[in-house]
Amino acid sequence: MKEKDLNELIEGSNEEQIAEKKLKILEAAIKVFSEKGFEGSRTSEIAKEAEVAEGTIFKYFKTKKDLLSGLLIPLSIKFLRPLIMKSAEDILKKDKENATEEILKELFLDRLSLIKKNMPLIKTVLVEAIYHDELLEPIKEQVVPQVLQLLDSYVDSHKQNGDFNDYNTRLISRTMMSLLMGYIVLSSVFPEFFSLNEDEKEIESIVDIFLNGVKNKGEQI
Amino acid sequence: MKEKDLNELIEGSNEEQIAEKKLKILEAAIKVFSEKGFEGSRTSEIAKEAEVAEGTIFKYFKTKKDLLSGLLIPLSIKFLRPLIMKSAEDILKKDKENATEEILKELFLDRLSLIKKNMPLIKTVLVEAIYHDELLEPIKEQVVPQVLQLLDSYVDSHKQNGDFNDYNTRLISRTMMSLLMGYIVLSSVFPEFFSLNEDEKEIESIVDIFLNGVKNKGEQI
Amino acid sequence: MKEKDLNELIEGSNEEQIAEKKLKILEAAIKVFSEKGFEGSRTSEIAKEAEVAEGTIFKYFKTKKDLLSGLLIPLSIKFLRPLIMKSAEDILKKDKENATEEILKELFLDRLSLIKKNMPLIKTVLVEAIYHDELLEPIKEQVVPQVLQLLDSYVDSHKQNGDFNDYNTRLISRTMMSLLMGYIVLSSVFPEFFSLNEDEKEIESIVDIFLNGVKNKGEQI
Amino acid sequence: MKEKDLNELIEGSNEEQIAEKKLKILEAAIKVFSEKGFEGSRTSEIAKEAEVAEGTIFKYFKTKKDLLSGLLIPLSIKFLRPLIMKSAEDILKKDKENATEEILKELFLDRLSLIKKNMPLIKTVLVEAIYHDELLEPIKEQVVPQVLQLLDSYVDSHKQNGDFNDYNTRLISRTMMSLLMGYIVLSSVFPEFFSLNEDEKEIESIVDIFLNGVKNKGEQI
DNA sequence: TATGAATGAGTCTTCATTCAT
DNA sequence: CATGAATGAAGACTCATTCAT
Repeated sequence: MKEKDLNELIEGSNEEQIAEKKLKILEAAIKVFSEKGFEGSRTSEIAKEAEVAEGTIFKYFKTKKDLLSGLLIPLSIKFLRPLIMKSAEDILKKDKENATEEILKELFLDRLSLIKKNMPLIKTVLVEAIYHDELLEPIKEQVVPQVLQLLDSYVDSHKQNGDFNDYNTRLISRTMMSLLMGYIVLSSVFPEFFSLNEDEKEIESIVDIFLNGVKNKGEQI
Repeated sequence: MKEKDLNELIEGSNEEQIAEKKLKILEAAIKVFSEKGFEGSRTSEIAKEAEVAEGTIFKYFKTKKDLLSGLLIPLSIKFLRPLIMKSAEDILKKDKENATEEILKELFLDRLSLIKKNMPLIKTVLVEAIYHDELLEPIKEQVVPQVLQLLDSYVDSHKQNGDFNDYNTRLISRTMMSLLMGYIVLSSVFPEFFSLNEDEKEIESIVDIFLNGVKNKGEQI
Repeated sequence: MKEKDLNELIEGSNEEQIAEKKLKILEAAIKVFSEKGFEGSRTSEIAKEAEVAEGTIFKYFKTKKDLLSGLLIPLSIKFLRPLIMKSAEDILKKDKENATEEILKELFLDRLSLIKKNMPLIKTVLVEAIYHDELLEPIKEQVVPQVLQLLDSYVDSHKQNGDFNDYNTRLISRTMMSLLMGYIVLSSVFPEFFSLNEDEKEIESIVDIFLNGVKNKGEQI
Repeated sequence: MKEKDLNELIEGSNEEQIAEKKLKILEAAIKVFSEKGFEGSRTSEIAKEAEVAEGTIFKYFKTKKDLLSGLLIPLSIKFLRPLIMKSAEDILKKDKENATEEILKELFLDRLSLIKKNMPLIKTVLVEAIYHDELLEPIKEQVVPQVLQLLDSYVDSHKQNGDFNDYNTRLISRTMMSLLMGYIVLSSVFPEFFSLNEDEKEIESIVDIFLNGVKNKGEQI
């Protein structure tokens, strides 16, 4: 019941609504794929995880491969949509009132929690995209442009009002992505080496370096 | 013969010496694993690539999984060793003579070419480490510490001579790694979005931002 | 309604009455079985062909196998009954009035059209009888005796009035069956080799050879 | 050893030689297919029958379907080749010395024993050809023309020397095939109805009717 | 030592059959 | 009665691994 309502709420229409069981199977697939990889996963395990019979999977997805491609839909629903909808407004609005540091920190923290919340899904799709070109295409056509549109426009507006130096816009956007991705990957894969503080402090430091660099300017006076 | 001698030379000891055929198999494994992933690879294909019979693989490696673990040895030979040997001296030596920008650019470019040259190996080991904890361990014990020792000492010396601000050393090292990794990953996976210039110029920009940040200080007025 | 009445009329009793839907399913089964063979047929396809839900099939037939056995009933209704009813009287009646050639031609043509009209049903039952003994039994008990009774009695009467040589009756009946079956099978499976003329002319030739043989008696001189 | 020699003998060359194990699998397939039909057969059963592992089947035949197509080769080797080689000479040679009755009887008996010896193979290929067009094609292109060439030429020569009436050659050939096929099918499927005598006597009767017809001519005098 | 034919456990996938609605 | 979603047993096929040569 609750699940259904939630689903409708997110979707806003019955058209796109995904059958309850189909959703359960996809969620199980995300879990298992993210733990074992696509080729290392067994449809039998996905079925058990989804609490359906193995045959049921193939009622909804013609092949195991289709299960993987099917993850692209939840990816855009669960990750991409909130990414765009919330940010477009929020960031630009607050932008004028607060200091750049604050805005960036909030932006990074927000993205961080969004990514962490959808980690298994994102991880699976990205890793498998390495080996399955069909997955990479939609990412190139949907995900990356969406993210870049957001970042680029943010960067551009700051270049225009003189906050940012006149670097290539895309270079700045890429730097932001690198810093966030790098932090996430390194601190989660090698926490003993790279998890220095709680997320908030870390993000603050990252933003600081991003804005001011590591070079000591003070002594030049 | 020649191969063997070379091998011995590199190794410096007979103990670690890898049989000619074993090496060929490992190289084939790197190629195939990097293209299809570990689970997606077939020992038959590796055998064909290595120009040996399928059975021969199992003379050198008890199981397919052992092939993967076996990659850790070439990883340290082909990637790690040059990483340390060359850099430790060179960089620190030149450090005093040249400007920080130059040194960093050279360091980044050097690492970049080293990584690119060993991409299939690195890619395979890192991706598979996600799913096979046995792989992650040696990386945590060998690779990361080696890399960090190099970076940290570099960063520390610059903090001491006042070139770098007083950020946490590891934070700076992580930032360097993030920027380089981010560049490599993004520009190779999504070249149409992130390959802005040839490597040298890109690295220059990255170093510039790393040192000075993107914020316009107004001091230029 | 109309269908039901007709059905009752044909059957002459309620006992044997076949439900409308059951009939539709059986007809669909005949079609699909005759195209793909029993094992090669899918209950899902039969259901679609019969325009019922897949589950409905199993309301009328406990198993798929029962569907095949169920075909024996239409076989006797659609093929056997007309075979006997019409022929028994007609042929023997006309027998005295017309030349043997004419009678045989008519008989063969009649059987030919009856077989052709029920080809899918006959083909299915006969082919599957090869692999399912349960099907062969009713054929041995019902179909063959019926056909033989008709043929044998025809042959016997001709032997008695001196038209036919004194071959074993069953041998003559078998020859008639062989000639008709052979023509049907060969000309339908390999039309490019064996379809020489329209059916009527073919049957005429067959009857001619059946009666006179291929040997040149020299009497024509 | 013996098997191998025999094989070589039959083939006459190493080129066409079929691997011992491949032959064993094909023979098992013939047996199982002829008992259960193609779709009703299990590769596991064929493997057990052939005394090989299930996987071995797929080393020699990519798919189960290929096993069926593979039967066409033994068909031509075991059935077709002897059919042609022996007959072409033998029959035409003896033809001049003996009475037509004798020749035909011998021919029919010879074909009969050849067919009976290869019954499972012939049965399988013919029955499955109904549902698999790929099988029918080679039969139309190889088998039927070969058989017809033999029969037609026999018939033609008898028409020319005045032994046979001037029926269409193909009609006579078809009649011969119908009579033989009809006898084989009817007497083996329904022996209780159609197995009147031992084969030799049966064939004699069939030849007699084929040549002279069933009509009583004597009384016309 | 190296081979590659053979193995058979394990996989994805199908499909007859069931059963809650 | 009729439905069709769900089931899960069973099938074709794959592939790491073995072993006689």
